[in-house]
Amino acid sequence: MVSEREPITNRLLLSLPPATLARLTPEMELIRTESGAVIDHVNGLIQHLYFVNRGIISMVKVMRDGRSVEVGAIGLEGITDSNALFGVDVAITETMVQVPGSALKISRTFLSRELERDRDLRRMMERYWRFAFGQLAQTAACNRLHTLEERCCRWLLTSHDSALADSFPLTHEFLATMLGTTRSSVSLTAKVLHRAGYIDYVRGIITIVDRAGLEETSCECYAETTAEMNRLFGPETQPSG
Amino acid sequence: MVSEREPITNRLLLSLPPATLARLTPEMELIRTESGAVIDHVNGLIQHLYFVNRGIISMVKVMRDGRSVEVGAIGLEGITDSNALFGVDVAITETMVQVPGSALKISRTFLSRELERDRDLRRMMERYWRFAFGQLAQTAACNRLHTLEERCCRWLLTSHDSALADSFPLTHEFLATMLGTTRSSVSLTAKVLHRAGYIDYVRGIITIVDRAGLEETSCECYAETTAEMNRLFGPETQPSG
DNA sequence: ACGCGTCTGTTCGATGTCGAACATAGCATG
DNA sequence: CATGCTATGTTCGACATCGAACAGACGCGT
Repeated sequence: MVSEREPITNRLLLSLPPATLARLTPEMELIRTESGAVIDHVNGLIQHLYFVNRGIISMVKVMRDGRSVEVGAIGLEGITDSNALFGVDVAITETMVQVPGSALKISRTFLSRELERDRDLRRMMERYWRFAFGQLAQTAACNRLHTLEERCCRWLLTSHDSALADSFPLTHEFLATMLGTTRSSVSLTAKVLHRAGYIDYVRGIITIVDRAGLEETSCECYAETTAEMNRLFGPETQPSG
Repeated sequence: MVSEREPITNRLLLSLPPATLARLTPEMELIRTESGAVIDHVNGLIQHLYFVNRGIISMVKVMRDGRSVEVGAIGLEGITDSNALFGVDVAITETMVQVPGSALKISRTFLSRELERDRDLRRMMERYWRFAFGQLAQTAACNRLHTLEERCCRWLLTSHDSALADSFPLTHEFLATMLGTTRSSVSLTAKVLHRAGYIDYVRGIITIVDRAGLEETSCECYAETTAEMNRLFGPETQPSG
């Protein structure tokens, strides 16, 4: 049951035929996603999946020594733990809120059953799986080949797209976790971007000042991912474009 | 049509019910995979998929500046460009032979059609998609957080598993492409591993001398990936174990 | 207002990796 | 068996990132 009122903006849901969407709607619950909240733990059982409706939810890989990196960002075009629909319900990554917002919660087993018998729903999920694959591959290469500055810009741009405002809460510490680096390295890079006039920041609040500057400094991965997204889900909804 | 005789060792095919396998067999052609050969190009159309029967085929991401990294390795448990079954037939990565061997070639459209109507076949593919997702995520994190030495050991172990011999052809240059680094860095690392007594190498031929040593020096990713593989495909066939 | 704990931002020496140049071995060709 | 070509392996200075310690700002309870 959708307990609060909020228009559906998730692109996967919007792409469904009315009949299919109507069958899912009564089974979904709208929830708020709070900044930094962990939605699912590695190796935990996945009971529910979440269509992102506002904000961003991240897939974060945590290594044995405790260090971590983001390996994928799920925005309005996606759903959490989509691979839990492949017959195994154990989570591969931590799933945590990167940019707060809202999401539509749905039972994994229900969605799984619907998927088995609804071809349109399957088409929709396949399109997203394809996107997720591509994004993972891009990030795997990006993490190896691109500098911290480039990746930092990429990350800020992606967040900005979903934040719906030029200022949003973001600590260096959190960015370090996402970029798989240390707080001190993030601070160094942030200073460079600040001096270049691209961003401002004070005590956990960052402000995007010059988006074009970030785009120039970012690696190609931001443009690649955006292009692929538009190719698969249509060029609508570029929130801050 | 299978033109040569060679027993099927691909784990995906072996896991199929006899009836399903019998339907696929006449549509598959056994081919040799030559070292370094490019099977599919980025952005190229995927006409055929290849079940790996011997050796390893790599997914390599090439960036705009020409640098590259491996983002996934496909062994006996897998099939190339599996995401091309998600409705889009454009390749996300370069697909190239890492360890020479053989593969069973099958038409993408044929496999796609079979998938739509054969539940067992779909189960099989889903299991592999799940594995591929996990491996991509692991590699994305590994590329960021682990040292060249650790990743080099991981890579050598994976190759060794599929090479079916302690010596196999491998140049520093090729390793650099795979690990997303420079030839000089690979040479440095190789020297360290050689002095530790783990490997020998001369003019493009590498020999694994002390596997246990490599396992100790490798990052956790080798063990993680192996464990996940055994969990999903059974602990059989550890070729060099 | 004070002290305390926590969160945030900065500095600096140590180090892994880069990248360009150099050095060497094998191979084909006449 | 000279010659040049290509593939392979090594060296070294430059530089981005690490990591540990230091410095500063805010919130909260009393």
